Amino acid sequence: MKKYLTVKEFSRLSGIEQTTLRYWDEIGLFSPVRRDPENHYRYYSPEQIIAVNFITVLSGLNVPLKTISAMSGERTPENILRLIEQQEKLLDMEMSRLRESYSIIHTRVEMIRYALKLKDGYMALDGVRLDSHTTAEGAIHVDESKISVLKRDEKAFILGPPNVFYEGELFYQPFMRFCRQSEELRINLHYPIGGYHNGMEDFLSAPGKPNMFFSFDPTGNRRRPAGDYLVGFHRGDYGDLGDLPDRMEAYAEDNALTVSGPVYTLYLLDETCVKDPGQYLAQVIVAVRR
Amino acid sequence: MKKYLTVKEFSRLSGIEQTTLRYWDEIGLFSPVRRDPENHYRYYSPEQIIAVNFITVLSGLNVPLKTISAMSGERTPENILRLIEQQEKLLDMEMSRLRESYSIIHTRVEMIRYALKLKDGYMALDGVRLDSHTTAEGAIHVDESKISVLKRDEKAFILGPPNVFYEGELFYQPFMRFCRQSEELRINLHYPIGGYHNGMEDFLSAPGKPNMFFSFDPTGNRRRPAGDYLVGFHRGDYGDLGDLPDRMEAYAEDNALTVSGPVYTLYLLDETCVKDPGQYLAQVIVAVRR
DNA sequence: TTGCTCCTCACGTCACGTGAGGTGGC
DNA sequence: TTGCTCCTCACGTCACGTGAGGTGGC
Repeated sequence: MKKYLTVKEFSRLSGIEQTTLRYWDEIGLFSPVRRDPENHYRYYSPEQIIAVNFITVLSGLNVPLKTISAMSGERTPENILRLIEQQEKLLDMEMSRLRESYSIIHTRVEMIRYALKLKDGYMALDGVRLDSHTTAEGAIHVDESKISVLKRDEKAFILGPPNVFYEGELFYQPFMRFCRQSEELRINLHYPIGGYHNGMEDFLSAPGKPNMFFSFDPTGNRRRPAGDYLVGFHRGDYGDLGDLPDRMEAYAEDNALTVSGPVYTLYLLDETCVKDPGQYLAQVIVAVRR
Repeated sequence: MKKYLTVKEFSRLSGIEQTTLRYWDEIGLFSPVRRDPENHYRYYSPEQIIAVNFITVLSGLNVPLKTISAMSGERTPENILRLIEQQEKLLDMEMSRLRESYSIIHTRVEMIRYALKLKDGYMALDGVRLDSHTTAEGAIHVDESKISVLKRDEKAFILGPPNVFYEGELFYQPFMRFCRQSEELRINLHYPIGGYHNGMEDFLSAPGKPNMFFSFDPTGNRRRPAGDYLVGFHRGDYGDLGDLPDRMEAYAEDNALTVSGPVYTLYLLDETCVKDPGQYLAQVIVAVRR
């Protein structure tokens, strides 16, 4: 016929840590029904578990304890309803924030995985290499050092405003302006960002000066169409593409390929995953007409 | 031709607070490329925004700064990949936790809304009151004080183990045992919990001693079928249903209704939303055969 | 008496935010 | 010189967690 529970007992019943129960008591959020006036022992009653459950649900929805506490004073169904409805909105925002972070990180994981596959060389069944290394099944060996023609799926992106390179400016001044404008342009900078040249001529004449920047935001309003692309890679610091432009041009010429449309430059590996800038890995792709 | 940015400038570019940048520097997470040896000014380079973006994404996924920091030492694509994949699992758990909290709170909101409607009396188009107050359109006036026959949708729930009331035990001892067992029984105590009587006879003979407890968990393995239910309400502390059992029985008899199946007792308003225990609102429902 | 539980008090944690007080650059 | 920016240092916040040191109950 136990009527009162000690902290330990109530803690076991409710699943709330003793220290948490003491803290809740201290801040006036949730107190035991009785306290021993002599030794200050806390005594809880079993039905208090209802209140505890409610607190943990609200707290689980990230309602600050102060808010829960404040509301306990004016505990009416209407107030509770208002509080919960407010919190539902915040929760919606939190959920979509998490979903977006998820999507961002997923995009990055894909890029890193791809880069790692390249390092070891991998077999692409869905591409063409016109010079060498094509197996009997038609699979081709793809690695960083080679140019290939590979199939790419459609991909959404957002395009920034045209870049202006003032006297002596390199890659970064326009990039900074792009970043600064990102908020008004509703561009999420957390997605992979790359350089966009209007065409192969622009790319060849100034590989480090893209006409615009783009962000691989899956909610973007532009599409890079599915199809065959000439694909090349280069390891080096931002803006340094080495002889990649020349190699790509030579490859196209040697194999009588016509490239058309924009040139996309994207860093698969950047300073977020490798220390040495000389090991950053850029991928350049441009559509080929069959 | 600006090469270096001050804290303020870099803060504006990256959207990260100056105080946060200083903190990141302090804990060794992210430091400016250069510091003035005399006045200790911090100087950032524009391309550092790439690293910042990566930090904010990881941090947005709730990765502790220490973990991000620790990984910067061994910054290889493989490590980053492993970290992200771990975090994706945690994130999945967080998302389903939030979804569940959402569902819990939604259930509660529904109950409170319903209770508030009852307080003012509302028109149910989908029910029967056999004694009075039926409008020409067939709508009936429902409030707390009256017994009605109302349509209810199917609802999922989980049933706890049979209650045992030892010598002199009331409502709470079995309830405590139910709570304590909840973990092994995989019962989520945060959903509304109510009493379940096997039938009307059990309910009439001991309204305060349900045969089992149930939880209105939407993922539950049991169903309360859709159909017509005899519905009554009573205001009072837990376990006190006043004359409601008798009133329900009398109503059924007067109107030649046969009730069958389990009796569900649920508190629409409990100590989480009203202060005075005398104002807790219980709803009792039991299926009627047409 | 022993071992367990309870108490309070103080300090630590995490990722900053907020002044306080002082210096440096245009 | 003025006003702005930069710096460090210290303390506050939130929801606890972790001992430290002491008392109480069976």
